[in-house]
Amino acid sequence: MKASKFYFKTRKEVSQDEAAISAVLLTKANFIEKLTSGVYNFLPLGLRVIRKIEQIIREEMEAIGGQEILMALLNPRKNWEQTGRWDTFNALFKVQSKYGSWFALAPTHEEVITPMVKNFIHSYKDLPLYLFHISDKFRDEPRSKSGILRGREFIMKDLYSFHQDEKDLEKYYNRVKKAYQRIFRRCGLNALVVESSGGTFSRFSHEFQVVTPAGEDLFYHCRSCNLYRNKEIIKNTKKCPQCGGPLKELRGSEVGNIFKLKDKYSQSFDLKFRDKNGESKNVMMGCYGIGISRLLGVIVEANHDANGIIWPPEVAPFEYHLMGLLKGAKKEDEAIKRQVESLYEKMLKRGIEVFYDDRENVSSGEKLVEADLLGLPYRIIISEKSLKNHSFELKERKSQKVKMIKLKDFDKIIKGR
RNA sequence: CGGGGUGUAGUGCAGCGGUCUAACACGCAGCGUUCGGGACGCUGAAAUCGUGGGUUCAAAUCCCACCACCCCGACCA
Repeated sequence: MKASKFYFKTRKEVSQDEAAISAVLLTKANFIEKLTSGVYNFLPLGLRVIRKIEQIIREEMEAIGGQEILMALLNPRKNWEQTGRWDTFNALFKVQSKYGSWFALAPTHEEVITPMVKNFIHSYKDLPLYLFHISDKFRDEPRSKSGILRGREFIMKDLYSFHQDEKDLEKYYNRVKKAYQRIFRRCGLNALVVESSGGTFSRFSHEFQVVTPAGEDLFYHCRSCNLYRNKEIIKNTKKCPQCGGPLKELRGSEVGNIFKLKDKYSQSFDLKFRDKNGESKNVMMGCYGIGISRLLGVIVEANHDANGIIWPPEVAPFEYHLMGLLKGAKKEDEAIKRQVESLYEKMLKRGIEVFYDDRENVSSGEKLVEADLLGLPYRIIISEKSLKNHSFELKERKSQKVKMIKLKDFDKIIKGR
């Protein structure tokens, strides 16, 4: 991609109102743009990262048998009344058609998927079943905050599993837990698995927490027995409930959660199956969420420095940032431009994701500063200096380490992902 | 939903009853010089001061209402 044609304009300043560093950097670097409180537009750079995260999630969901579906966001009131959540779900967005009927904007999808699979699940032979869905979610938050970390409209992946019995649910629950750890690792995050309260329908559930000062959740860690547990379920204690050791309080942002729903929603919608003995039983369910747009923010919270973002390679919008630094002397500049163009063409041909800053009216200093702000993993520079040595400069964003590499070795070194 | 705060060119902000014909910086347009860490000079365009009402000889500035945004708390499948 050539920068001169690309929809992005970085900003030097953002409102001092914005407290979350992820929102500041993503706005300055033009990945996202706020429409209104808790509602954001994703610009080309931001969307590329979202797509990368989604791709990782798709791969890991499919690896544990998940099949992707896309459910409707406009939900009839009836479904939400059937579970009682039309009145009890605090953050439910309700909209009325001008012809009178009411709808919910989906904040989660149990109310849609459970009646949906009734048309599929009749027998134990139809189980287990794993379906996942990636789309926007709506929650009428009383207070959205921290930019993209807690919004009223956000992107989420949810996976729903259907089982014959609790034992099978338990088994799959643990597989999902492992898949989630792989997902977050691939996103460049160290996500801690924290025991949490499952609300009214499950005694235990787990959330995946990334430690950051911008997070909203408090949880405890016991060093001696390695317990992680949400503060919500440990009341008035400074000692580990498991081994008596001292507890350390941590603050984090919840990037994912997994719940054993058991038969709560099967009961509401009368989702049953015949077992081997011809007996009718409730289907056991699990649900598993990942906040994708929140992940975008948390990745930045966890990966930045004073100059900007430092994208973990697998989720970077592009892998390479390519530029030529002009000298002002016509002859040399022509040579530099020719060399950069040829590298760009070569990288494109080989399918390498490269962001080429070909803008002619932008100074070298500005290009360099912007490169750090955007935070692509590697920067390739051609300059008068490098050309004299028949070389190019390769710099890693994360370590700031620079290598001069001979142009003839380009193909050996630059391989793409 | 309680408490606190803020709304002024595209962006970030100054001004807080008369000196406002609303300042500064960034950005934008034009011309020229630049080009290894957000270059410089000159010229120029761009604001019915969030909305509505009120007080006053006079309102961006004071008062009331509404709207929007931010922060703390409550809330958070």
